[in-house]
Amino acid sequence: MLALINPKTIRKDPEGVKAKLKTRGVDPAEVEEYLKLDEANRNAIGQVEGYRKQKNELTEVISKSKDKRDPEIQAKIKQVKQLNADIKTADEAQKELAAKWRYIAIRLPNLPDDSLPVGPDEDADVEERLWGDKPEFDFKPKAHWEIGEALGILDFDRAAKVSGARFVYYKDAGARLERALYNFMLDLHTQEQGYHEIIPPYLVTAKTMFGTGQFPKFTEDVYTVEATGMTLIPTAEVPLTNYYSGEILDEKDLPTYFTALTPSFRSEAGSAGRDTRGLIRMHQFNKVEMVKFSKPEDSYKELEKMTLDAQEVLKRLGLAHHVIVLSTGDTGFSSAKTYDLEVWMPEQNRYREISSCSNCLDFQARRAMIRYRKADGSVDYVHTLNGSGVAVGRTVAAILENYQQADGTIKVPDALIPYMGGQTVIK
RNA sequence: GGAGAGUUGGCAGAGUGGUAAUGCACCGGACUCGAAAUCCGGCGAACCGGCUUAUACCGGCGCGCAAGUUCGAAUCUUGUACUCUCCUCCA
Repeated sequence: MLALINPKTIRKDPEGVKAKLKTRGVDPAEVEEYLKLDEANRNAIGQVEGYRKQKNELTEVISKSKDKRDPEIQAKIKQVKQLNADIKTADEAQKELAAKWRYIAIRLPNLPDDSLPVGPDEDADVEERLWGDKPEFDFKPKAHWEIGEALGILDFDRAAKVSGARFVYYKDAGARLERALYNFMLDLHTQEQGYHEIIPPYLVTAKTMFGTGQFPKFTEDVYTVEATGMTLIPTAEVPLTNYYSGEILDEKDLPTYFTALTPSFRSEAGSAGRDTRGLIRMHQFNKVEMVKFSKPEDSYKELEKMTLDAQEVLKRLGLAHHVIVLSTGDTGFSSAKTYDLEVWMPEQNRYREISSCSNCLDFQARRAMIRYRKADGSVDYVHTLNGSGVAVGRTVAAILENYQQADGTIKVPDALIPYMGGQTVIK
C-alpha cells in the first residue's frame, strides 16, 4: 500500500501538516478525514491479523494430527470455519477503509519546503537572481511568430490545417535551429554536466503516470490512447523518473543523472485563450529534460546544481533571464520546492517560463517504489528531482525575439554556430 | 494477430494439498599474529500492524498479481500482467 507523504509524518505532526498543506490549497478537513481513516484502518488491520493468528494456530494443530476424524480435530475445523467467516467480514471492512484512506492519500500534494514563499499563486513567487542584460532595439521588436512566418521558418497556418490549433511546422533554418538547440543542450548536459543520455518511450502506462504524480489527479491534461490506455508523455520526467520504478538501488550508484530529448504532449485543457499565438503553448513541443536520483540528504544541494545546469544553457545562448522560487500555491503537485527559469521575451516585454526545476523529495519515490540500500543494509526511498534543460520550442521563440535585427533577420548565437553548420545569420 | 513456455529469497535452484530444501553470497563466532581455507551458528526479499529511540521483539503477509476450491494452496481451478520462443505481419 503506497502513500504520498510519509504517513508517519502526518501522524506525528498533524497540525504542522495541515498548516503546510493549507498553503497549497488543501482543506484541513481533508487531513482530518485522512487521519481518521488512517487510524480506523490500522485498528481494522489489527483485528484481521488477530483472527488470522488464531486461525494459523488452529490449522497448525490440525495439520499435525493423525486422525482427522478425531472429534477434537473436527471441532477445531469447525472453529476455523467460523474464523474464516469472521476474517472475511473484518477483512472486507478493512479493505473498504483502506480504499477510502488511499483515495485521499494519493490526492494530497507534496509538503512544501519551509523556504518557500507562502501565497496562493504566481503573484507570490519570489525572484532569486537575475542574469544578463535585456537586448535594446532601435526599432520595435516583433513577436517571434511574426518573425518566423516572415522568414518562412515557422508555419502555423499549415499546422492548423493538418492538426488544428497549437501545432506548428518548423521549416528549413527553423527546423535546423530547433535541432541545433537540442543537440547543443544534450551535449552540454552529457559532456560537461555528467548526465546519462536517454531516449525513453513516449507512450507510458497509467501506473507509470501515477508514479510521478500526474495520475490520478491530472488525467484531463494529457492525451491517452483509448484503445490501450497508454498515455503520451506530457514530459520526459515521466519515463525518466520511472526508469527505476520498483527497484532497490545501491547507495554507491547515487546520485545519478539522466537527460533526454523528447516531445511533450499536453492537452492544455483550461488554458483556452492564453498564448494562442506562437510557440509558447503547444500541444506538442520538444523539451530536453533532466532527472536526478539522489540520497535524501543531498537532494537540495542537487536541486541548486540542477538549476545552475539549466541556467547554463541560457547563459551560453546569451539569453537574459531570472530565477524565481515558486510560492506554495504555485508549486506543482509532486514538488516540495521549484525554481522556474524565466527568459526575457522582448515583444511581450516580460519574462516567460522556459524551465522548471523541482525537488520532489521522496514523494515520487514512494509512489513509484524507488528505493536504495544503505551501507548498513537498511532500505530507504531515494529523492527524485526533475528540471527542463530546457524547453526547446520556447528557446527558439526566445532566440527569434532576442536576436532579431532591424532587417528582419536573426543573428545566430555564437554557441549555436557550430551546430548550424557555420551559419551566422538566418535570413 | 496465432501457438507454446516461463514467472519461488541478492544469484542459482528444489518443491504436484499440510504450511518455502540446498548451494553460493551475506552476518556473527571459533581457529589464526592476521588473512584464506575449514568448522559452528544465524539470517532468506520487500511490505504492514503492535510496541517503540530502534534496522530489537511479537504478529501478519509473503512462491508475478487477483479470485476461487479447502480446516489448510508455491502446489488444484479460473482470470490477468509481464518475459521468452516459434509462426504471421510490419518501420
